[in-house]
Amino acid sequence: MGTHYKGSKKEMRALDSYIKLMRAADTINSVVNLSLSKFGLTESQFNVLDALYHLGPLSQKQLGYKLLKSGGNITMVIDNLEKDAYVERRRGKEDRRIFFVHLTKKGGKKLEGILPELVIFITNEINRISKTEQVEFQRLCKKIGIRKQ
Amino acid sequence: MGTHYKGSKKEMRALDSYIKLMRAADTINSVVNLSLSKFGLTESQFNVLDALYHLGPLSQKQLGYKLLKSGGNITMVIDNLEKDAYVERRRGKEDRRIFFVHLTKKGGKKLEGILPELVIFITNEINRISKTEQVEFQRLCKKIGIRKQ
DNA sequence: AACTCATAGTTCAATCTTAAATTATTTAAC
DNA sequence: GTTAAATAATTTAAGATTGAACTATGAGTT
Repeated sequence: MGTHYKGSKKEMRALDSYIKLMRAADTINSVVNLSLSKFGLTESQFNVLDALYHLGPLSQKQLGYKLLKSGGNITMVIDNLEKDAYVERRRGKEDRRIFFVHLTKKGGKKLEGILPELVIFITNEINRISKTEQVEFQRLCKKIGIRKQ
Repeated sequence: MGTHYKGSKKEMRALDSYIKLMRAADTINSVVNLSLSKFGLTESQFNVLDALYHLGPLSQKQLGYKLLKSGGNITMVIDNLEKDAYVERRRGKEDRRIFFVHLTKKGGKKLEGILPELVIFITNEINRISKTEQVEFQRLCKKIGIRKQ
């Protein structure tokens, strides 16, 4: 959004905060995406692998909720990960509507090969602000980023 | 990215900042996108109209640079906006490789119908933090969100 | 003028993303 | 037990997004 909108002072300030927030997010995302693409993964694929790695097998429904993505989207991302044998679907035994998505050994190794570099890159970007500043930054982001429902 | 990564304290803090930053951006984006979809525009389409509204006619190259999008993407977004007669392409007279994208009257009116509501929504979200907090928030976001070349 | 190199935009293939319609399965009501 | 409603996942259509290959145009060299 352009910075030339003529509104109240309150609105102008809010818009300015919004633009700077988006620019900060874009900056880090571009670094993350560049790194991931070198490893042949998209951001979505990485997020799925990462969620399974840290949380264990999840249903597609649960994945969609965790990652804030639609059901149709999850279906496709899992399809692509399954093609590469990074994950596999296992049908629920009690409830056969559910597919639990499991990280394969290959998927786990893949993630472990990526995480260290990614953490370094993210740390480099974020560390443009000091430890003390990060405490405050996190507090403010937390106030803005409240999960709806 | 999950919060369970075992790294140094410095890395853990940076990851935490990163996650909270992304969550804040996602929260506001979902509000913005919901509002835009009611008006029948995508975020990309809105961003193009907004840029043209505030900056005047731009070449597709310039639009891509401003919005951090690839050439191929701009071609498609402009195609769709042109179908709806919100913008039009005008070939450069001196340099016939260039297409300047102009906002039509219809496109201008469209944007003017959307902006006020969008500003209110964004202001509502951002105003979860106070005026003083926003000053600090902007300063920190600015440190993180530096435009790469 | 012919050749080369650079630039602006388009096209293509792959993936992402959503919302809406559809299918399969489970649960609840009768 | 059969029917109806709810839920999990898939499919589909439209648009977003990228990088790479391609086309057209312009600029510089000889």
